[in-house]
Amino acid sequence: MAAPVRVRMAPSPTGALHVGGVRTALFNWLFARHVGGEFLVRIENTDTSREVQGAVEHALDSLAWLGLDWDRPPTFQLDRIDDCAELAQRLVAEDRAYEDEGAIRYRMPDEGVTAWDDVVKGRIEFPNEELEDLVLVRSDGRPTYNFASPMEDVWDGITHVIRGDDHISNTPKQINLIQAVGADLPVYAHVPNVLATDGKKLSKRHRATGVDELRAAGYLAPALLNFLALLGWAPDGETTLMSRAELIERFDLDRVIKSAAAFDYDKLDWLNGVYLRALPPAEYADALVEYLRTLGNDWPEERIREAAPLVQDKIGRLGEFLAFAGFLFHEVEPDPDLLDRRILEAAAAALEQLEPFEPEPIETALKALCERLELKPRQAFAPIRVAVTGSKVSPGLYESLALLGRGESVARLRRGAAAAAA
RNA sequence: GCCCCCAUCGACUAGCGGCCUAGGUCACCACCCUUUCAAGGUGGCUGCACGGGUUCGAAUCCCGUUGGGGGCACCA
Repeated sequence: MAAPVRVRMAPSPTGALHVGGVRTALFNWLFARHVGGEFLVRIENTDTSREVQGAVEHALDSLAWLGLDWDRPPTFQLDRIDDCAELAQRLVAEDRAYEDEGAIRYRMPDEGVTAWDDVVKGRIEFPNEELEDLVLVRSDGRPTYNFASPMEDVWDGITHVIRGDDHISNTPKQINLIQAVGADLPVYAHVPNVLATDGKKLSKRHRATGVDELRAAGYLAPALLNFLALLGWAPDGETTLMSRAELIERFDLDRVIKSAAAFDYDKLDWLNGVYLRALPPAEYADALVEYLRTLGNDWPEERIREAAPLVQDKIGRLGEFLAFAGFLFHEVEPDPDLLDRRILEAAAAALEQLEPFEPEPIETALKALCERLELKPRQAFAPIRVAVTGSKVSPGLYESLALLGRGESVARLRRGAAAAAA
């Protein structure tokens, strides 16, 4: 009977969780869930000098938000410092390793090749003469990554190592170490990296790359997951929309692409919009309220819920709500050049006594106004929109006016009339 | 410099020797719809990096070139 599948993601606590790292985590998680295996989280913190305060909590929070749940409490590489030291001593006793200026080095083979069959890249071979004697334990006693990582994989019973392909050149070193302790080799799957749209390595210079930033911009976790899954993997040539369940159902390591993929924000925006529009109105309002709260926004919840239907079909990211519907929550400062005294005064007069003050009667009244003024709707509505919303772009005009209320709407129209440049 | 990986439209990809005059999605362009912006509908533009092989036949296999990426740490 084959050992149960167990995979892990192993972030180092040196900063916020990056989309590239999350994509790799996602592949691990999808694979584990697909085959009914376990997904573990291990913090690789052997380099204490680079550790960033709060990075661990931050990373776990991002994973949790995405719904990438782990099956055991996260472990810390540094906790195995004694096990590593003990093992290193054993290797020295066996003369497979030796001391060197206080550090312990492993004797890598000088001849032949170290090879493995990578699930995504195919067979990879490294000439052993390229491998230099690896430092296992630093002179201060801390194990190095290339020693601790493969040993932990052995101790934790990791069956599949799914990681970025920047680790390919580490793999032969780790394979030799694992063989040195007589353990079985895991299956390796080196997935391609995620690049920026310009083909360069993704970094802070290119827009948001941290999961926290994407979340703050108003992307939905399921949309982000869907998008990330498609970066380097596709179930076929047609399917683009997949729920979490479908992703799990269809994910297959064998279909992971070999080449690097660029992170396309336009496509993410489109996909997020699809998810946003597909949400039932009540859930959409919930998501919006929740989003604004995590942002620290204190606009009244009831008002947000009332505004939600006006924007659902219009915005692709929840973050756009602030600019798009902000006029419902605060005063506006319209550009005088875009206002028109005659139209605004007429509009104020037409709406002043309107009863009930609802979208349909408002539409009827404004259309009648257009005829009286002998103007096309697009001409007459422009200054009205600007006066009321402060912008040339807004949710539907009738709905916006109705929600704003007669008093405030008329007041803004009058103020606009007074401020009009011409 | 040495080692390793990669190479289909601007982007993500389908394709695993004939079904490909290369399909889908995003972006882009045009038109339609329309109170703005979106959304939606219709149509369109654009691609197998290059050069050699192998084969009756190559985007698909092999070799080379070029280009991109990663590594060569007491970083991960």
